[in-house]
Amino acid sequence: MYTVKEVSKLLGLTEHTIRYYTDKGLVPSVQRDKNNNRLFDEESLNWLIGVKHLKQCGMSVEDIKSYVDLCLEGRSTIQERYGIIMKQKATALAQLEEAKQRAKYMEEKANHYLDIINEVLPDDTNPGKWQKNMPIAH
Amino acid sequence: MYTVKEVSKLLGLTEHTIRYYTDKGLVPSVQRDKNNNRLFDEESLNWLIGVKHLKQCGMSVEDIKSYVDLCLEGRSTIQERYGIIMKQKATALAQLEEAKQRAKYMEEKANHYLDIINEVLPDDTNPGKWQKNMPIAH
DNA sequence: TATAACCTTCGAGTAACACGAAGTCAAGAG
DNA sequence: CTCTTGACTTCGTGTTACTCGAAGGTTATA
Repeated sequence: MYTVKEVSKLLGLTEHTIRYYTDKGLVPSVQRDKNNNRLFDEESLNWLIGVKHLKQCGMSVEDIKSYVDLCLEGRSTIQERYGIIMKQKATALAQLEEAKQRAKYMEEKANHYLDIINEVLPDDTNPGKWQKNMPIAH
Repeated sequence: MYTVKEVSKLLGLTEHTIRYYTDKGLVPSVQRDKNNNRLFDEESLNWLIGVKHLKQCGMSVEDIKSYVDLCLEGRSTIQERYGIIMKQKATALAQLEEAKQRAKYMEEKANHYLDIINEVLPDDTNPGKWQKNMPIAH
């Protein structure tokens, strides 16, 4: 059983965010101890991991709540839930492509700065100084 | 030269966001036509692409503004700018790893749903029905 | 017994848009 | 020549998802 603080360290979410999610009903299986403190078992932890992934896919808290409610309704909602997951899976794959591009861009940018620092190129990263026929640095 | 609408389509940002960024000074090279409409040339477009990437790395609008101001100051700030870019590059690489994990998770989740729909497994994605000794589905 | 180290709820504040109203301007239709 | 369409403008409010801090309860250690 994990406290909010422990879950925070395990998942890399702030304690505030974890309380916010549980209060919104995104982790229906979370329990309380005799002092009213939130207690997460393995199941709650796994649910929260799922919530975290769905959130990072771009789903709103409200939409995740709807999904969780569908889960609580049982088998009859499986097709609908599958549709939601398929959509978020597509989003995740698109995000992966974007992340690759972003990493590549930042790497090139860093190398470009190195070139400037080594005086191989003039400082054309300054937008105010850019002139026609100069290579574009951004 | 591109209008706000064209830039919106090119970069996948909303027109609102583009105006917001230019108003905040994140694209210093953007011009206006005789009717006061924002006009983007190649340079402005490239700057906005850079801003978009920095934003997606998790930088705040305020911090990006500081970075842009450093750029406008010229060569003397190169080392500082290089430091910022190196940090964001590290972030981008970490994000790439997370995106991979997320895509993998969503793929497994989708396959799991397929198994349930094909009645290979019971519906143990329902947190309210989870029991000890049952396999964890999330 | 007090001091710290946890946890709680609650309410206000913030970042980054998102949206809509109200107005300007240029081009094409009748 | 007026009218409508459509894209742009500014400005001000609304929304989401936190984020922070205050005020207070409980338990372990000194």
